[in-house]
Amino acid sequence: MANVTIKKLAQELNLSVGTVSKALKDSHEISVETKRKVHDLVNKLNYVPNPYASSLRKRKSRTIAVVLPEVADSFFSLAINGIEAVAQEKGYHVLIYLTHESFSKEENILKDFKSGRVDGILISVSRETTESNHIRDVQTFGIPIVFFDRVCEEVETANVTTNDFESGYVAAKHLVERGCRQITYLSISSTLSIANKRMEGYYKVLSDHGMKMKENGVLFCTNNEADNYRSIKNLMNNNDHPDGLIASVEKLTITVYHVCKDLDLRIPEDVKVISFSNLASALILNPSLTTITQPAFEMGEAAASLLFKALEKRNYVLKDKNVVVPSVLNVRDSTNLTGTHIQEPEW
Amino acid sequence: MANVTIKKLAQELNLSVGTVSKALKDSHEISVETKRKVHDLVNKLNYVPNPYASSLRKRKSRTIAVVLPEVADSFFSLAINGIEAVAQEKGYHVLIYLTHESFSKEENILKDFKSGRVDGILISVSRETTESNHIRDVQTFGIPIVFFDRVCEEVETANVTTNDFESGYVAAKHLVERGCRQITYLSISSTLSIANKRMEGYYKVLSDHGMKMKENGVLFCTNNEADNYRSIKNLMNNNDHPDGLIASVEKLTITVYHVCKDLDLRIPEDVKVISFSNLASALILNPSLTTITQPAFEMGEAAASLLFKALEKRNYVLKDKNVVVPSVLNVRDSTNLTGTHIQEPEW
DNA sequence: GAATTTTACAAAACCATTTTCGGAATCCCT
DNA sequence: AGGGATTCCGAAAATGGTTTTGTAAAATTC
Repeated sequence: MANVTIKKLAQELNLSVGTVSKALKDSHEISVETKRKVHDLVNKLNYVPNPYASSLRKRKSRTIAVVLPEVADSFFSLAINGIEAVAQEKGYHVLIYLTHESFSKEENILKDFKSGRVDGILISVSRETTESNHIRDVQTFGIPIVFFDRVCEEVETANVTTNDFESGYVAAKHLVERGCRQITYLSISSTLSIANKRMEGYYKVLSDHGMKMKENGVLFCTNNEADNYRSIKNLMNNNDHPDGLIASVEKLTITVYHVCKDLDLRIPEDVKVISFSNLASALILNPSLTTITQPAFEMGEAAASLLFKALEKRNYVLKDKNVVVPSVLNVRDSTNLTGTHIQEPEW
Repeated sequence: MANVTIKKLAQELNLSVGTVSKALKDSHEISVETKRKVHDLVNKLNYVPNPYASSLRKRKSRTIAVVLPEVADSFFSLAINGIEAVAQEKGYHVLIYLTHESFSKEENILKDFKSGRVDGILISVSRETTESNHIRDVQTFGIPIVFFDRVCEEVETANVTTNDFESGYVAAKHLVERGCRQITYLSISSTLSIANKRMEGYYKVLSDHGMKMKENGVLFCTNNEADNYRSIKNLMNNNDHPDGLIASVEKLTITVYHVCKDLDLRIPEDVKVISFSNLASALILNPSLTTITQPAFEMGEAAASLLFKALEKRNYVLKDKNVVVPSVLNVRDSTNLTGTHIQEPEW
């Protein structure tokens, strides 16, 4: 199939390329008659404009980048749906990049954006990201950036998060109310703001209730499942094990369930479990899982919407835009008071 | 931050733009001394070449498109990981598009690819897709296409699938061996090859065992959860309900569990359930779920690898490349013989 | 030492589109 | 009728690279 360009259209119609270009954009300086002829030929020859020529000339790519740690998590899956929905509606294209929780990969990916490949960036930083030069660097190129979920506070721009502190507080408080006296918070990172804010909420509950922080009050996990299994098993394989666990991220929940099964620990009788999770299957787990559910789709939508505002209105200031979409607590069997299984009509 | 272009580098160094361009590509006709000076300045000025200028001239975008129904499913989440891993290694960029199971959206998305925006396409067609003109159309533009999972057999190109027929056979056979005599296959589509092949496998088991096909041997579901809940409930709310269910897709499993809970049907005592699923949480469901697990990551990898072969070796023929990555049966409690719960050391 | 090749770079064409500028023809107004 | 505005379009520059062609000087060959 031969490439049909504006030039070919122009030759065929005995018009100049400029005229055809303007006709395609419905410019007022082109007669309706000419526009009609152009459009007829466009349909006949199946002409589709070359986006890269346009991008080059206009210095706009109508493309955004989404940078994620990975899509294994159901949170990011849902967020992608939200982002893509907005982008498709706005006629934008979405480039996706995965850092696999690696800082150097994140650096390399961001570096490329200085090229003008994308008009804007949505990013949820990697677990390893502790400094932000690579991000501020592309920012100086005038490319708007919106953080979602995992933000980087040193960078002055819009953040879309959920109420992490309050959620951590609610999670811990719920466990306390269900009788837990020795709670361990399973963190995924000592640097990620999201993990720390949730942890702060947990700390607040401890101090509010005059519970002193035990040495195993926080367990830092890694991105390696086998390692996490070992450390959680080590935590629980003890007569003095915690009676409440807060999984700060979905993945850890599955490991927790495995450990409990292997150690013959009953949930919720021996240990109550609450998880930050978007698992659709939380309700049909064994036992059903109490969750703090993040509004993943909405956060993706909100982040994309903010970004597009910055792209469409010049001089739109992202800096002080901070959208907080609240998470919700779903109480289920994994934190039930021993012996009293509720049957909620959740469906 | 001012845009630094090749022209700026050239001026600074008193060289021509062509020379700088060649120096950047390590051309043999440029002296080592000049190359060094160019690279020094590149680092100093933080120069990143404009990809669109390059794409325009070279007629290559180093970008591929991934077209998916949605990423709600854990299958597609894992597949994206596989695809992105290969693409990142090859230095390609990945545009992601969601059809949301809509044929017209799929058409619109595909149409844009005639523009040269992408060098190649990975696609898993929507549930509504019954004809393939829109796909063959972009194929005539010389853009290589690889189908994965949900293929379109009328289009002559590479397919990466799992052994759907055999898996359907294995699933049904497993239920028969566990004593099921009245099995219903929950389909997601009457046109999707993947759903039909699995169904064929199921049919084969029926005929092999001299079981005649009941009228409710197959239940066609939709993309609407509430509808599916009603129709599955209707199926099961009957003394003569099936004693075995095959969920052809992950999503339906959760609905099935809900229905059974609401109807007070016990799994596996009253009905055994097997699902095509990649849920990491299958093992900790209530009861744990017997699955046919598709090699999602590997399929994504394989599809991307095939596509890159076609992109890198010209005249590489995709047409007769058919990669079949086998699924595996994971037997768990949801299909257990009544009363004998196994404890598998799966971890 | 003349002819030839090689080296190392410059100049210019090219990719497909957008946009500015200008100009001829037509229309409007008095 | 003449001056100005409007309509409709062409020519050309510009976007930022890549690639082809051209060309001096240096190196090599005979």
